[in-house]
Amino acid sequence: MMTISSPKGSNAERSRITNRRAVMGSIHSAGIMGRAEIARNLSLSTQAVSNIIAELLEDGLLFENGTRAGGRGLPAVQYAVNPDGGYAFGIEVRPSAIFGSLLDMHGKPVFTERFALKDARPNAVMEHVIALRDKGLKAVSISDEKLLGAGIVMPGPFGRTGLAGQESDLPEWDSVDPHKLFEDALKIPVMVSNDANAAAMAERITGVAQGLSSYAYLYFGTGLGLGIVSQGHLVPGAFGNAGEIGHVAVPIDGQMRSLESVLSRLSAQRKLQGDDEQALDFQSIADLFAAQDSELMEWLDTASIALGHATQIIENLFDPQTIILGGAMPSGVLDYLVENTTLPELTVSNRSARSEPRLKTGTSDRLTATLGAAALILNQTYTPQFVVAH
Amino acid sequence: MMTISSPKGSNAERSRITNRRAVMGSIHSAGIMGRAEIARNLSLSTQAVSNIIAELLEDGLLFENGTRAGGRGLPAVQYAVNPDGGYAFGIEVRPSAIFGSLLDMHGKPVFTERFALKDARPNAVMEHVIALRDKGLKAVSISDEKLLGAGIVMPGPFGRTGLAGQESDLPEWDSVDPHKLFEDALKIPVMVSNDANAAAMAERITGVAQGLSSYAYLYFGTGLGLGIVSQGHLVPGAFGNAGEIGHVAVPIDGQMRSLESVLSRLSAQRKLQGDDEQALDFQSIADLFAAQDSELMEWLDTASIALGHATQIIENLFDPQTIILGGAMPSGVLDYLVENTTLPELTVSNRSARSEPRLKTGTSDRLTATLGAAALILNQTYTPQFVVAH
DNA sequence: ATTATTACTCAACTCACTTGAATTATCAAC
DNA sequence: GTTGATAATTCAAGTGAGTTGAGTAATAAT
Repeated sequence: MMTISSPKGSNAERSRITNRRAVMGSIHSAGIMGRAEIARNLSLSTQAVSNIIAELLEDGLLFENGTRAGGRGLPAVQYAVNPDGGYAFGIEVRPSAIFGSLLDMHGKPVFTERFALKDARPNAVMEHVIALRDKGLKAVSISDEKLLGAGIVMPGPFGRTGLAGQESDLPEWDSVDPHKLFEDALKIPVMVSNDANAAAMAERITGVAQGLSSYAYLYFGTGLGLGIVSQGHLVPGAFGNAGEIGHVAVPIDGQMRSLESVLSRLSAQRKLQGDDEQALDFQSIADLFAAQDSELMEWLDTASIALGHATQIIENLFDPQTIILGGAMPSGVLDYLVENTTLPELTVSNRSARSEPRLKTGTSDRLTATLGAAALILNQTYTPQFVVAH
Repeated sequence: MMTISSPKGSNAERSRITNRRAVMGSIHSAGIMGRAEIARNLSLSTQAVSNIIAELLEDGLLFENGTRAGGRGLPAVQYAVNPDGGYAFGIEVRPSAIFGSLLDMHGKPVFTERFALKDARPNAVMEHVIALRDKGLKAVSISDEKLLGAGIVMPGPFGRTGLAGQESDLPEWDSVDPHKLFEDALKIPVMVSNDANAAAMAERITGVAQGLSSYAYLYFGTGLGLGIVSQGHLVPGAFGNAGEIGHVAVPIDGQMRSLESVLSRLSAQRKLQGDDEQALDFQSIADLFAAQDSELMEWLDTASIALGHATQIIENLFDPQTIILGGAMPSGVLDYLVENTTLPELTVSNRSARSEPRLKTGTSDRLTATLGAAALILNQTYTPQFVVAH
């Protein structure tokens, strides 16, 4: 979904917003930085950066962090992001539960909570979301002016698509505009996205994608999603449904199967339990992996072949710096996949001069998407918005 | 390759550049437009737009185009893009020839030329490129101040990759930076890209992608390439090699084959002539298609199955508004593929409410990429640059 | 101690956009 | 026809935010 802003010209006010974000982004990614250094980095005058930093200090988003000599002249006063300067609210809506999180400016979770849902219709969800927000703010003693915005993760695909039976895991959400609904209810900036995109952003704010600008993120939820980041920005697709890689078919044992049917938590459950519908959770899989359970290892062999095919497709289509594996799958499993997957040779990424591995393990956590939801907002405060053409 | 600009803050001067491009872009896509209308479109004041338009008139990029009543108040003075206001130079470098083109501001080719290459090393190429430029400018009587920039299309993949034997169809280009080389030689802004990306941009400027912001373009060169446009901007990949879809494997008659081996001009040639190395050109294929040659029709059947698989992958990964087929393949063949391909059901694009078809024929021309090279430059003058993060 | 170097500030300046009032041309209503 | 509403445009003044250049301060190198 990912709000598509209409094209805008630039004026002084919008320039300042852009520059504030650019300054915050520079400091965030460097850790600490001096004014002159930032000015050079952004091709702005030091005076301009000085003014912006004064404003950001005033707003509590930055603080002074000593000086650094090292070179010749006057030692530069260093600045760092104040973790307590603002907070991002992340919400993940699933059919049977809502997850909420609050991240500080460093992307550190300061509050997380799960809320069982009996009624997943819009009004009921909205009520719980507001309750979650209030509870979170109270629990950590944050005043609501410090809330920068809310990121919402909802099950894609958005709108009615050809994925039969998957139009909407959430009842009565088909006809509403989630972005507007949440923004009206919460009265703060809102971004709506799917789990994989959100998780990809989380990795960019705090995880292994820091410093990367073009990468792909394979997200293990119940199924399998792909977050695509190009030049620091998500590739959302025309209708917000880019990255539905789970439905791509790959050859497994001579027949074409969807990636999701062999490379997802659900597929592992099926393999391990037959059609037993009882959910096999994160921890059970972790335990089985620790025990080197033979059925799980068999599943891993097949999954690894599928991952090889997925890698070939992703690399040839995106030429990313790296592909990150993460989500609700135990880290041992992710590591195993990264280590044991035979990488395809015929791709543009198979080059000798690489600074990043082709596959890499990211965050392993059941809450990856929930935290990612909040990361969407943090990313926004660290990244100048990009101009949407026509 | 696609020059990756370093992150920049915004100031008055850069705002003006952005706004000039936004104004040009609005008028270009609407055909004719009045000042107040543009101002609303871009969320700028009419006064600002007035000033910008005065400047653009001065520069000869726009002209007045009557007034439009229609509504109530004062009829708006309309403006249109002056086709003669500037020209874009497009160059396509292939191992055995260079193609040059000049496009006017409407994207209409006013000059095209082919130049056989005996020596494709950098210095020799550069010499011919300069000769081509001078010849073109002279042929159409254009002063060189009117040259807005040069777009260069070169065979990807860029840099050394794992695609054995394909590192570089061009001798001695491995170690040079084409962008710098061309910019130093031509002394105008330069953009370097691969054929598919360039062709995708051509379609956006003059072709069937006008008004689209997120789409994919399947380009038939010798092989098969994919241009990806997201929110009006190309997705170049980390090293400029995104879109190498030709190397993705799909199941054909029970075995995995690269898309390129069944869906490309080269594959058609192989089918039609065995291993006979004589080039089967555009026209011969058009003739065979007109005659409904049985071997060609057989090839088309296979190609169409491959296209179905490609569609499934592209749609699920990008969720584009549409997929355009174009390039150096006769239009009859393209149309046949569009009409006879069984579209995959399991994709996010298989939705009932669509304004665009899922597959669509684009420009069929041997020079698509050459014209696209120039379109890269036109696109730049019609689209505010996007902020590259970190 | 002196000098080069770099960071930073102050004050003046400039650019480009916004605002509000005045002007003009058209359509619609009487 | 005259009158009034409507919308585009311009003019002039105002404002926000960046740049520039001179001057000051703190450090390293000589």
